[in-house]
Amino acid sequence: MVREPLGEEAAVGLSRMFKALSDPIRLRLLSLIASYEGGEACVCDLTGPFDVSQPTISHHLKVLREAGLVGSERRGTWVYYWVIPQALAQLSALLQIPAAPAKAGA
Amino acid sequence: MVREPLGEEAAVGLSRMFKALSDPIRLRLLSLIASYEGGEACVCDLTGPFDVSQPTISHHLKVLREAGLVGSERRGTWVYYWVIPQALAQLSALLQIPAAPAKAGA
DNA sequence: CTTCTGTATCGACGAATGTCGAAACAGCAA
DNA sequence: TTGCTGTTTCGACATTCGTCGATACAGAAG
Repeated sequence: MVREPLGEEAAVGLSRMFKALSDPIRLRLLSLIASYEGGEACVCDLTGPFDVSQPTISHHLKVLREAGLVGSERRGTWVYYWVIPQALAQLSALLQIPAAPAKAGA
Repeated sequence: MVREPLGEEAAVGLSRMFKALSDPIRLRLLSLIASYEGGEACVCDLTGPFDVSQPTISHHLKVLREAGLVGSERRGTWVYYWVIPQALAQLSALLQIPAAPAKAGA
């Protein structure tokens, strides 16, 4: 982020992940999944805490999944979601700014 | 993010910042500003690298500013923008996930 | 088979977003 | 003053997004 100006392709990919985080419900969904024991949660646990309909939650989970932030698997009747740590780590590292800001010129 | 499920208010505030990062041009703008010497850049330096019009760049800068990710100041003829490190640090910390994921239950 | 529950997809709607050209504003220089 | 350059704001437009109800799909149980 700071060391060099971030190419166009990279920016497109990263912005897709950030876009997945740009909704309050998706942010809370991600946090809810991450905070569950074992790092995964059943969809049935994720619909209760929100004021929106079940299809809407399903839609948000799909957005998170297509952004590569979570994975999912059906086990019998229920579908489980888990966080993909590498994806979050990539974004976290990108936002890490040294205290003394700059280095490279234009 | 992992330790407890992230309240509704907090999620709204954080999602606003992530939304500002959800566009490739804004991501590159931020990176471009951060990578400039002194950590700040003139708008005149920021319009060249992009294929969009200058008003569009101005609009994206406004979005970044209103999200609290950058600050700006007019100095004579030119307007300068700089990154606000605390804002990025907050997001970066939120995305920091321990290697062994979970702890808290539902 | 049928039925029931959990989850995903579909189609539609209003609201928000990214983009542009045109116009307005800010500061400097004649 | 007038003019010039850098930047922002204003309308307008097509596209995308979040949401819903209705429907379809998946698996387990009668």
